[in-house]
Amino acid sequence: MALKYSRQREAIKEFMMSRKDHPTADSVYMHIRNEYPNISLGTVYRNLQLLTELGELQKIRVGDGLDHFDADTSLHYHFYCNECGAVIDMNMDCIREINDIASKTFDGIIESHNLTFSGICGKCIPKS
Amino acid sequence: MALKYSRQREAIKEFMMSRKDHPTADSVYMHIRNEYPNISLGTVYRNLQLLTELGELQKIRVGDGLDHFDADTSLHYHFYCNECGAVIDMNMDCIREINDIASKTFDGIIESHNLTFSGICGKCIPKS
DNA sequence: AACAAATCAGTAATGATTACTGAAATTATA
DNA sequence: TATAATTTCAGTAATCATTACTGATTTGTT
Repeated sequence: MALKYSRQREAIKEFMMSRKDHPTADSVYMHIRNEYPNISLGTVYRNLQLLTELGELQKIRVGDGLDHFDADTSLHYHFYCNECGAVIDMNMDCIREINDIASKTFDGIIESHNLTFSGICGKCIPKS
Repeated sequence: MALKYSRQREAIKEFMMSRKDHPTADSVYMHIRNEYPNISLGTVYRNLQLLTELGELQKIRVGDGLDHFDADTSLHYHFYCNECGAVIDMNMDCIREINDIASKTFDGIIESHNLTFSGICGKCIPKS
C-alpha cells in the first residue's frame, strides 16, 4: 500500500515543475521520452493522476477537451488561446469572495470555482 | 449550401428549449428516441453542433469531460455538482467588467470568460 | 539474498465524438 | 406535379483521449 519510489514518476514531477505551459499527458509523454525512450503513455497518465491525488499537481480543464496539468497548485486563473491552444497563467488576483457571493443566490454548497478566459494570445495577434 | 428543414433537427431544438438541465448529446439521444425511435446518435451530435454554430445553442464545459448544451445562449454561469453531476444555472449577475480587469495584466485579446462553480447541490446535501 | 508489494511497459478496452456511405427527405425547377 | 439537385439521414466505422489489464521488473523490508 505504501508509495514506492519510481524514477519515471520523479522524471514526470521534475518535468512538470520546470514547465509553466500546462502540458497535457501526451505532451509530457513526448518530452519524457527523450530521457526514458521506452516509458509508456499509461505510466504518464497513471503518475499524473497519482501526483494530482497527492496534491502535487492540479488538473486543469480549459474547454479544449484535453486534461492539462499544472505544478502550481495555488488558486489562479488561466487563459486559453483559441488560435494556438496555449494555456497561459493569468496574473490577476483571484476573487476569493466570489464563492460567498454566489452562495447567496444558490441552494447548495459551493466549494470552488473555476474562471477561464479565452481569446487570442500575444503571440497570435500578429498572425490574425 | 442552403439549410434544409429536418424534423429531427426541429425535435432536437424543441427538446433543448424545453430543458433547463443542460443535457449531453447522449441524453438528448435517449429522449428524442421516444419520439423518433430510429434516430441516429450521429444525427444528434451533428445537429447539436450545427445549432451551436447557428447560435441557437451554446456548448458548455463544466469539467466533467462531457459536452453539455444549453438553449439559453445568454452569458450566465453554471454550477457542477460533484455528487450527482447535475449542471445548474446560477442566478448571480455576470461580472461583465472582468474581461477588462483581466486585460490590464494580460498580453493578448480577451474575448470571453467562463466561470463555473462546483460543490454539492441542494438535492445532494441530505445524502452527504 | 529473498520475499512481498508497488510499478512498469506494452497492449487491449472503453467512452465520447467525428467521419463515411448509400438511402431517404427536402427544396428548387421545369 | 414530376424531376433533378442537394441536404440530411441512419447505420456503421474510425478516431482520439483516457483507463484498465497482464505478466515482467523495481523497490523496500526482513
